[in-house]
Amino acid sequence: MFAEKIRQLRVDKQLLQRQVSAILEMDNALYCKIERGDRIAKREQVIKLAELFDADQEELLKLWLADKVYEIVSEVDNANEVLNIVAESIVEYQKAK
Amino acid sequence: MFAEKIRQLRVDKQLLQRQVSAILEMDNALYCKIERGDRIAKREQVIKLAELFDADQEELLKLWLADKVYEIVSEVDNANEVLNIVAESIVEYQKAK
DNA sequence: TGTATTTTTGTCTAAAATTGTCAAGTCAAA
DNA sequence: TTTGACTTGACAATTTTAGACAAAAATACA
Repeated sequence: MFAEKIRQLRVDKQLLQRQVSAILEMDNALYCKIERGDRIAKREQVIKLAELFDADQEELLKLWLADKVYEIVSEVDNANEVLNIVAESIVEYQKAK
Repeated sequence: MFAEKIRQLRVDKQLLQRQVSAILEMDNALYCKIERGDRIAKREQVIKLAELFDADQEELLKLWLADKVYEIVSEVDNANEVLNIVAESIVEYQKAK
């Protein structure tokens, strides 16, 4: 999700991985892995990428978080139930405010 | 979520933390932290707890996973959108099967 | 009250997980 | 076949976490 998105953004901007990683001051190979979903970017890096690509930061962060959540729930077959529990507990929390 | 649940189960069984941690072969203090939500249990420990308390293993694992997901999405205010993204990507995946 | 027991907290270390680096690899285009 | 972009795997560095221990706080209860 996040991975495909940043690749798409990069290609749209006609930038090379080398250029992106230079700007973000990270190793070429590391950026490559992030773009392929082998590695998870740090929050800070996500923000920098959004800036660099003139993309919606919120949107990109959502994809990034979605990846992390997916990693947790994908191991189970009733993933949706887990998501529902979380959704409800968020509602609870907001009520409490 | 998970924390309150295991506390409730333990109290219902009229067991002391000391007794539970002895059976699970873990430090007293560590179990205390898990029961208070300061620490996250390992999957294996969740399973043992379910057995010890005669509780539904699946159900307990769901709560445990829900906690982990909650930790990730709670940092953002549009958490539900993130959950929706994940839910959809799970649907996608199941289609692909 | 005072004493015993249970629970909680803080801190430290070892282990595990993650991140980043480097060198060598593939592949496509020129 | 050389060049540049991308990819991969193995390793080192760093960060995070689990668990151990001691001591404090809370609770029970004679």
